[in-house]
Amino acid sequence: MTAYCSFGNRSHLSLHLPAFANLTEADREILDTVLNRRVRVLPPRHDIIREGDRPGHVCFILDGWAQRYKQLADGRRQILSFFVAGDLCDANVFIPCAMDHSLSTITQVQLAEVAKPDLRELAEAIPRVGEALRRTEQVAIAIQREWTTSIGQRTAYERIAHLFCEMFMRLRDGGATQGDTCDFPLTQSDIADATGLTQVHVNRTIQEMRRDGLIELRNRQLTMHDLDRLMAVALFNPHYLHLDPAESQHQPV
Amino acid sequence: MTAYCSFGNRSHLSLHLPAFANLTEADREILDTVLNRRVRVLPPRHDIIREGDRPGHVCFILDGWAQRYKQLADGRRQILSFFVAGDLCDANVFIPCAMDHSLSTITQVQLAEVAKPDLRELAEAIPRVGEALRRTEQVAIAIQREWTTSIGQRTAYERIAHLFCEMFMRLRDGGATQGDTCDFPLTQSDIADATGLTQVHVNRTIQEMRRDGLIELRNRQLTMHDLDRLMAVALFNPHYLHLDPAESQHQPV
DNA sequence: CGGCGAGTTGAGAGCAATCAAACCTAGTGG
DNA sequence: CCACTAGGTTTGATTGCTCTCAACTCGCCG
Repeated sequence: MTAYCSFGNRSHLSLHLPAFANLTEADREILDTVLNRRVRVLPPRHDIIREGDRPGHVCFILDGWAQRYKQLADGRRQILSFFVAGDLCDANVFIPCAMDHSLSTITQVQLAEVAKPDLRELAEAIPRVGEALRRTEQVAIAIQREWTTSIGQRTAYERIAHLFCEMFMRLRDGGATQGDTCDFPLTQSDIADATGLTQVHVNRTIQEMRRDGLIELRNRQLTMHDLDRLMAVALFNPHYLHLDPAESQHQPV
Repeated sequence: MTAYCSFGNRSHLSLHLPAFANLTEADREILDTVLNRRVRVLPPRHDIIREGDRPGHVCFILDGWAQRYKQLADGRRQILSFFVAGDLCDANVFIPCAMDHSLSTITQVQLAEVAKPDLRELAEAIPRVGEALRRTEQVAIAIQREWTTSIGQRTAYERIAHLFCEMFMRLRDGGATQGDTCDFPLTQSDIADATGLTQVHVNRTIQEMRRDGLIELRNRQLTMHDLDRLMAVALFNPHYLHLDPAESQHQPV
């Protein structure tokens, strides 16, 4: 089920991580080396880490989509976040403790496993790497807060619109969009589990969104016909994603 | 509105922080000194930090209840977490960036403001303090995930029951319970904003919970008549709180 | 006494869930 | 080449949990 391999053509992976934008060439090469040490390819819908595990490594998503989810005792499932290329799953490098949730792939995923001690060393040796890790983690937390807000306060229509906006912005930031289109491999059931809705209601809501001329979603391809209007109806404020690389300087609130 | 003072009778504050349980006496005294450097008392329902701010310090709650919340453009409000004595608000010591949410008091709050550089130094000088900070932060994130799950998957009854369980366990861990009773200063509107329900529905749901003999909530006092049963109906799994001090060793899953 | 915050109650409406079935498409195997 | 299957999407009918709006109670305080 699992393949280990090394990809010569994936040099400068870290170039794709906006968080690492201001590393030197030399630093970037060290980082790439560490990331290439152990690369795996996992099939779709496959567990990466299960609740209760105590993984000794963290995972960088190199390609594909993955998810973090939590299951209640009676089977109800909540997706807590999605991971795409460039994302770090669980940057908790310092505190070893049992996972209180699970990670699994959505599509086929290519990921780099980095031993926690290695990453810790790296973070200490290259301060900018440590900073990048912490920033990545802060963004993940901010996203989690926004999801709580979304599920707690937004309507079904707004929630789904918000999810579309967030994923599109994140993908665009990682250079994974083509114009107003991007890959979007989630099923309507996935969207339902992420937004706290039922699959049937997600279906009807997306149809409505299509009729409103906001988006198109077919064959795992999402097209944003009117991003501005979608952001408006979603009450989407991109601030929480901290995408602006120069954010430390100015702040548009 | 704000009073600065020093409390001689609050020595060994850090004793109350389970996270700091395994510090030496000497370390604890240093920590106490830092925490006592700048102590404020804020009135109820008062902003501590507003969205957009770039605070140069973090806040330790010494006494009282506070909350983290987020407001949508149209005024809808989601409470993201509650803070009680011993909690650290926003342990983001390393990455300076604008707040994407706000903090405010619920009751009168006594808090210690610690300059981020000071805390950073302290964390580097005393490894255990750094570890405690990271652990505290990890718990906060785990709670956030659980809240997302709660709002997304649990019914109104289960959500409120879950909140009661969580706060009771956290308070008990901090030594702030008396038997099966604890202070519980949240109004029904607060509970509504935290659970994504309306105040009216919270009212009816709590009445039902009372009729079921599970809890009593009067005069800001919460009594758990049957904690086990409440945990069961809430599908409450305390694991995510990482309260077990020896958790690093064994794991009951 | 008046006003305010918090809690309670009632009636009605609506958003989203549930249950069930049909459809569609791609992949499989005979 | 075509049934057959499975996963995903769509549709319809119905139910119900939760919201909305509104009024009323109670205790407290200036």
